[in-house]
Amino acid sequence: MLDDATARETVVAAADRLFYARGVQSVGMDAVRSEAGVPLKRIYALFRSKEDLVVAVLALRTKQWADGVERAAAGAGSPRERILAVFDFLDAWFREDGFRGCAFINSFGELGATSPRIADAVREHKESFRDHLLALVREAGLPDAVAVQVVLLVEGAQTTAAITHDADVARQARQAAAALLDAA
Amino acid sequence: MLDDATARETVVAAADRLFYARGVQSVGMDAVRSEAGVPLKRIYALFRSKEDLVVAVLALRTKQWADGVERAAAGAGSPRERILAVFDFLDAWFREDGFRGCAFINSFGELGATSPRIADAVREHKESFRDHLLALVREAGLPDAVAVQVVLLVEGAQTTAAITHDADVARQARQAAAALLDAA
DNA sequence: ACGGTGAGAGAACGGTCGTTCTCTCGTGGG
DNA sequence: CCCACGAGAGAACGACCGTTCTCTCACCGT
Repeated sequence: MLDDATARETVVAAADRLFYARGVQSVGMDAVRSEAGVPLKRIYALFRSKEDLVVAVLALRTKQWADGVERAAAGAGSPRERILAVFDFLDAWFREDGFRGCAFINSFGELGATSPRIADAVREHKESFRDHLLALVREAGLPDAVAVQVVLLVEGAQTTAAITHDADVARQARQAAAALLDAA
Repeated sequence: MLDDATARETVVAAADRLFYARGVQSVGMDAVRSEAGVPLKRIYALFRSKEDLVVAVLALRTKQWADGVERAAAGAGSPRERILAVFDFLDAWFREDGFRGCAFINSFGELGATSPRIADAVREHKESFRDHLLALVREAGLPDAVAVQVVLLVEGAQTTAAITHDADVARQARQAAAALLDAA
């Protein structure tokens, strides 16, 4: 038998794939079971409910997002370049097969009204990203307001790319962000 | 008995309220029936399926969005002011009770992967708004690229306002848009 | 070698969904 | 006055959901 930690990871990764591709409510727990290859009994020993599993999936996505943003920023020198590197990260992501927008925005739209725990998880994720950007903006010696402006471009790029299937919006968002940084 | 046209309007308006507040899949057809006060049999005579009803709801929202944008622009003089008026429209909307983000983005995240018709309706709505903005941008004598930049701010403002419950992002998005118009 | 522990597979359960059907009853024409 | 029509209310239906339970069997210490 797999130990609890790796079983958890397997289930969360499988659920993430399915939830992201089809939406949460369109995926039954039987499908998660099949995708993960972990018995339903075990899944319910690891997660009290489907809602718990969704929260765990969002926690995974939060870590992946933070890692991706950090890795993209690694090659950049100035704070300004580290801010703009976020859009290079988006660019690569938008081009991935099966890109379907921001999992947090999608989950919020689907379940935010009925599940406070999921709504909170989404809010915390977005707040932590805004805080990260705020730190970079301050490092760059720019006014705080710029951070929110960049956040708006990042969010807008994600939803627009998802709906239009046009990965080029990442480049356009980057140019807009650069213009806003220059203007500030 | 209500004639077909008004019965249709009643059902679509009721479904819109419920779907927007709770998400589509969280609302059963019985709830639509209660909210509208129209018998289930009648609803299924007017709409072939729940999916048809969702498409009709999105069509209503498309018209309301176009009307709202046009009304906000009515008081503005220059093309530039008509572009920025979109954000005043957003500001008022974000402050409404029960604001829960863009119904199109929410529906797309929830059902876009499983219902091509809904995905198409969302895409068409977003494209028509981008085209509208593109026309204004050209009237203002600005490069086409600015239209997409403004679209990104509009989309970003909607999702961010929904998640953070902070209506002030409309003002911040307006300032960012003004800066981008100036820079172009 | 063997009995017990616990894991896996999937059936079962109660509930809800979208959709259709049945039954009742008010109404309008002859 | 009566009958046929159609509309309304809600039961019924089959499918599927999240969650739990049952049964089987492989594996372990002694």
